[in-house]
Amino acid sequence: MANKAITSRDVDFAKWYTDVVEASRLAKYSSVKGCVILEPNGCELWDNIQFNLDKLFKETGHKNVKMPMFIPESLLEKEGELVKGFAPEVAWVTHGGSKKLEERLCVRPTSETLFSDYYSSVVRSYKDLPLLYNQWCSVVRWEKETRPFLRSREFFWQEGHTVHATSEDAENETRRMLEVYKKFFNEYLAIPVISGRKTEKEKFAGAVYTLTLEALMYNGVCLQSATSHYFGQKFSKAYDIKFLDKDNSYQYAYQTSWGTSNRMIGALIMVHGDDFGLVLPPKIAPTKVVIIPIGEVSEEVNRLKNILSNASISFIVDESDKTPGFKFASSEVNGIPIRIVVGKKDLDNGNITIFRRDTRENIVVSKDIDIVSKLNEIMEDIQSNLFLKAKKRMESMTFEAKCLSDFESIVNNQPGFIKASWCGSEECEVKLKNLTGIKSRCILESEKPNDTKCAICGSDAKHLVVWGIQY
RNA sequence: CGGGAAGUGGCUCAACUUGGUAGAGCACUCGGUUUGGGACCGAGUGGUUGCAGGUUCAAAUCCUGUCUUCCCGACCA
Repeated sequence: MANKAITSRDVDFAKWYTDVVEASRLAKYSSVKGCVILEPNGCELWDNIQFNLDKLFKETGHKNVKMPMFIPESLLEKEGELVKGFAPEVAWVTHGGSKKLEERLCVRPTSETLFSDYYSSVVRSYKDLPLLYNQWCSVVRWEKETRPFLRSREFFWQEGHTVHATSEDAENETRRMLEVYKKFFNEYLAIPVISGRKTEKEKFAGAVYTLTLEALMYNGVCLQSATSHYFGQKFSKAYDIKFLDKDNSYQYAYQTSWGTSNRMIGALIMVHGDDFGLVLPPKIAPTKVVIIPIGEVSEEVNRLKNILSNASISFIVDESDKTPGFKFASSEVNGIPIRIVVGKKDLDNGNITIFRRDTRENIVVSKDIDIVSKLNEIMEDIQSNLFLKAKKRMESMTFEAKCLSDFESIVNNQPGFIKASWCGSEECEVKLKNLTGIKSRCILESEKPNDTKCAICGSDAKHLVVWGIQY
């Protein structure tokens, strides 16, 4: 179960990452290239993420649906830009049983086409709108290079798809859902993010514009963490989603889509994890507390079990025949926020020991204190501590570039978020990427350029852009 | 898809250069002793060496092909 050798994250970050994935038993490579098996630890974590994020969707009036996993080729092709964007990485089904299909089916890489086709058949009147639907599913993209949780051929995600009567409503939805994601990242995953708009080059194929959340990993590499797209009428015109408006005229509807994936698990690992393994924020950890008994202490363990059960704090008791040291290490590699050690040594003094995973501190307390409020207090502290630590690091890794050589020296020294003014031309993006590997992350809409000139070409600046190296 | 590295019990590796019928540590099982930071002693289980083909009396070892994984690029959530 537990693994002694997790590579230090400062020695080899990529190796550390895969070591943590394996040692914490989140996922295991399967016999299908690019597809991992979510083991119980990983599945519980994903279920818990899903449960909490879904609650936020419900609170904002969304309903869940399940679409088919196959898309007929002709349906996929109706919207040209989307096809162009996804065609190279689509998996095709050509046979049903031994029979060759008359029209091949693509395994969904994303479901705009299916939703749009469906919407065209159900939207009749402005009174039907808006339709605010979401689905939790897996999608397939035939990636060439794969890494657990960050890039796999099949991945789990959610995709919201909405239809609105006016552009204003749809644009509000696009922004609103980005805020929902932001709340989830900040308050549940304890991951700080920057938000902004994707450049034309980086936006979703088929979108009018794409809003994005970008998170910064421990090693300074950026991770696109959630996106929210405004489609205008692009899909409604391609898929004929029309409704009869108040004035008895036909109008094409306005649409959005928004999504985030099991990449969030990768982000949790790379933002909070350390050389001892995973570190999970209490709000998202499936198991909040592990109780480790040492010696014959079943009376006290039973007492604690009752207290935690009554308080609905999810916990496990490690009653395996391993040594205490082994249990300590394995509870840490799994990222369990709190551990309670119950042993004779403490009990003789009327105490138990509480250990918090984030700071790795042992806190000896009397067993007679109000244990539930103590645990809740510590969990809240861990939650905010993780966020603040990550935020501080993000701030310390946010740099400014005024010219091309600034970019180069930043990336060679310590990569991170790089703020720089940009003229708005795609040539500059391409040039920067070819020279340094840096890509635009997002345009900061609320901030003015930090320089009047584009840091890449020197002509007049239009936007302040965050740049970085991405996963 | 280009460039590099590697595939030998569950894991890490040895044997390969010089072909002769696979070995260690960890893990696992059983018994015992232990228990406050990844325990100890003893006895066991487990491999047609990624797969396919070729050379040979004989292949983990040599040759060809193929698949997979990892790293670096290109592409992407």
